[in-house]
Amino acid sequence: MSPRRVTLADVAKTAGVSSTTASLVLSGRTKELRISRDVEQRVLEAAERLQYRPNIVSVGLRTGTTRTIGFVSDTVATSRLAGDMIKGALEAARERGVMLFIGETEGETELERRLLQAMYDRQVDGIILAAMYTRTIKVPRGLRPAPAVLLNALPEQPSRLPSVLPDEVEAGRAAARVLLEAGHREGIHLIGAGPGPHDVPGGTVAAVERLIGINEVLGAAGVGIAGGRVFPDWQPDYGLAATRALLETDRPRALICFNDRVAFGAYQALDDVGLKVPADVSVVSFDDHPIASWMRPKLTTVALPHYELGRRAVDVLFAEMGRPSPEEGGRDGRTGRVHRVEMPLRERESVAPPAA
Amino acid sequence: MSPRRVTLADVAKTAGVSSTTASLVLSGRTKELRISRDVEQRVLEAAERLQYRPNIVSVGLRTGTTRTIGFVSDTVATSRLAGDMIKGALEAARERGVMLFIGETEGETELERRLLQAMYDRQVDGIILAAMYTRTIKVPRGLRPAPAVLLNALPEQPSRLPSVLPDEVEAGRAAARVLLEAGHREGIHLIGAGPGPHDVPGGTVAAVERLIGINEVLGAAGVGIAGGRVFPDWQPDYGLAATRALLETDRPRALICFNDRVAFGAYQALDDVGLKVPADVSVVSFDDHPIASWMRPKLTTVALPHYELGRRAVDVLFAEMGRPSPEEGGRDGRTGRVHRVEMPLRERESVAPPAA
DNA sequence: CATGGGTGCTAAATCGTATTAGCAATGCGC
DNA sequence: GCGCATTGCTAATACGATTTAGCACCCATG
Repeated sequence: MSPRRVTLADVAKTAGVSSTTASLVLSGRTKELRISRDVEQRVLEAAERLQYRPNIVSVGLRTGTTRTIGFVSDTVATSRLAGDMIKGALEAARERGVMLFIGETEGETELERRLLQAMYDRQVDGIILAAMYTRTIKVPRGLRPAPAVLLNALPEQPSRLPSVLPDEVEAGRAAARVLLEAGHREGIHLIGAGPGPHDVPGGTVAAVERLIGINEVLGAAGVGIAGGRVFPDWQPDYGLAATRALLETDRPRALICFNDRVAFGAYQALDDVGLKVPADVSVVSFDDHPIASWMRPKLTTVALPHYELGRRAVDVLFAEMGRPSPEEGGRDGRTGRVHRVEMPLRERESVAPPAA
Repeated sequence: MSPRRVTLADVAKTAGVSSTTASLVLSGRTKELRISRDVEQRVLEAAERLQYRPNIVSVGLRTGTTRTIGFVSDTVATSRLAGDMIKGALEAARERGVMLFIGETEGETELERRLLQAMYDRQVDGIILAAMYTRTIKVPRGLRPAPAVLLNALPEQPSRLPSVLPDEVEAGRAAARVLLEAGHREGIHLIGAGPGPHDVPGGTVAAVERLIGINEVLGAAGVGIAGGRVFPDWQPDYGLAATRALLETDRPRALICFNDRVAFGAYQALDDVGLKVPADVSVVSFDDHPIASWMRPKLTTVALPHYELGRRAVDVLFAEMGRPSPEEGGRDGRTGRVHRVEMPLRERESVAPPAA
C-alpha cells in the first residue's frame, strides 16, 4: 500500500504545534501573526523532513483557487505550429507554478460548452480560448465564471475579452519590404489571396490583414501588384495549381505566397517550367513552417510567432486574473484590449534582385 | 458579482430533503438505499432546474479521485505528430469524462520531477509518460502514487509499468514487402540506418526494430541489402547528403528511408542527378508526416499511428486504474505488458517495379 | 403491550487546508 | 493588586461533497 500523503496535520504534530500555526508559518505569515523564531524553525524543519506538499485539491476547495488554467482550442493537431502555441503557454504557466488543462472543441459548439463546464467544475482560475488559425470566433455564452483570453482569435461580437494576435499587418509590410529592398518594382504576384482586399478565403483574418500591409508598403513606394489568386485552402496542391495557371499567362518576377505550404506548391510549379528561385523569381511567404527551411532554396518567410503567442496569452490572462472582476454594469464594460505579437522576418535564400 | 455556484445543499433545500438524500439520489443509489420515488423525482427535478453540477474539487477531496489524468511528455512541439498523440489521448479521455493535464519536461529530470509533483499535488488519477520519438526512458523515481503508462517509450530498467508502442518490427516488414511485391530483388539501399543491426542513431528503438523487420522479410525472400547509411539525426539535409554520397558510387534501384524527412532529402539528391522516382528508383519510408503527401510523387510510407497511440495509452491507463494496486511484494511484480499498435502502410506513388 | 424488523430518511463525521475569533500568559502603568 | 495591552499561540469553522451510523415510524408478532 502506498504510504499516505503527508498532511499539514502531520507536520504540525511532529513540530509539536497546532495545524493553524503550521499553516501560518508555511504561508509565510509569521511576521504579521507574531510566531516565534523557534516555532517557525521547528515547523519548517518538520515540513522539510516529511517532504510536505500541500494538497492543492484541498486548497482549491478552501480558497477557490486551483493554480490551474484551461486551454481550449478548436484543434491541437492540425499543424506543428499549434503545438508551439501550447508549448509557449505551457512554459509561461510553469514559470508561474500553474498547470494547464487542454481541451479540443473540434469547432463544435456543444463540445465547447461541455469542455468549459468540465473545466469550471474543476475550478480553473482562468481560460484561454484559442483558434489554430487566426479567425473570428463566437464567444461562448457562459464564459462567465473565470477570467478568459482569446488567443489567435477575435470576437465576432464586441466583447470585453482581451485577445492576443499576431501582427499580420506588419507582417504584410515586412513581406512587401523584402521585395522592395531587393529591387523588385514589377511583376509582383500574390498567391493565396488578393489582389483586391476582399479576395480572401472565407473567415481568415490573416489574409485580410496581410493584404493591408502589403498594399500599404507597395502603394507608398508607387509599386503596383501585378496580380493575385485566391483559393479556398492554403495547401500545397492549390499553390501548385494557382501558380501553374499564373505561369500560363504571365512571367512573374516575385511571388508573395500566403503561407509556406502554398509556397511549397509554387516552387513545384516554377520548377516544372524551369524557372529558378530566386534567380528568375523571388518568393516570400508567411508562417515559417518547418518545411520552409527544408525547401531548396530555403524559403524567406515572415514567421507566425506561435510560441510567443502562447506565452503572451498566459501573461494577459494573469493580468486579467489580477484585476477585480468587472462589476455588473461597471464602466469597465469597454471592449477588451487587442495585443499584437510581432511576426519576425526569417531571411533565407528565396529572394534576390530581379534579373536585368 | 458572478452568481455563486449551485451546491448540493441548494439542491437539497429546494427539494426539501437533506443533502445526504440529494447525494444518494444523484449518485443513483436510490435502489439500494430505499429512497421513495417521490423524493427521487423532487431531487432530480431540483437539480435539473438549478443546473446543478458537482464541484469536482470537492469530490476530489472527499473521494481522492479527480477524473483527471496527467500527460507528461518530453516535448509537445517538435513534430506535428506529437500533436496527434495528444489529440488521441484527449479524445479517449473526453469519452470517459476525464480531463488531461499537459506537461513538458524538455528531457530534464528535475523538471520532470517537479511536473509529476505538481500533478500529484492535484491528485491526478493516473499518469501517461510519453516520449515524442520512440526510445527507452528512465522511469522516474516516485512514480508511485498513481497508476502510470509509458507511451512511445520502453523502460530502461525492467519495470512493472505497461507501455504502448508502435509495432516497428511489423512496419519494417511492411516496407520490405512493398518493395518485394513490386519486384525489387537488388539494389535496395537503406538511408538512415543499417546495414548492420547496430548501425543506428543513438537511443532510437525505431531504427533497431525497423531493421529487424526489414532483414527478416528480405532475408526470407533471399534478397540482400545492397547497403546502408547511418547518420545522427533523421533530418532532410542528412538524407540529402547521405543519398548524394551513395549516388557517387552506386546506382540504387530502391531506397528504404527511415523517415519521411530523410526521404524528402533523398528526393532532392535523386532529382539533382536526374533520377526519377519511381521509374528509376523506388522510395519507401516511415512516419507518414504531412509532407509525405505533398512531395511529388507522393511518398509511400508506413505511418506512425500517433493518434491511435494516444488513445491506446488512455485505454491501458484506465485498465491499470481499474486493477488493484500491486501490494508490496505481491506476485504481480512482473514486468509490465507491452502493447503494440499497428503501423498502417500508406501506398502512394513512390514505388514501382524496377526498370528492365 | 413490549419486542422486533423493515422502511425511509437524516445527523454528523470526514477529506486537508485557510482563516476568524479568541485564549492564556506576561509585562506595564498606576 | 487591578486593569489593559501585547505576545504567541490554538480551537473551531468553513469549503462541498460522500458515507457511516442511526433515528423515527409503522406494522406484525407473541
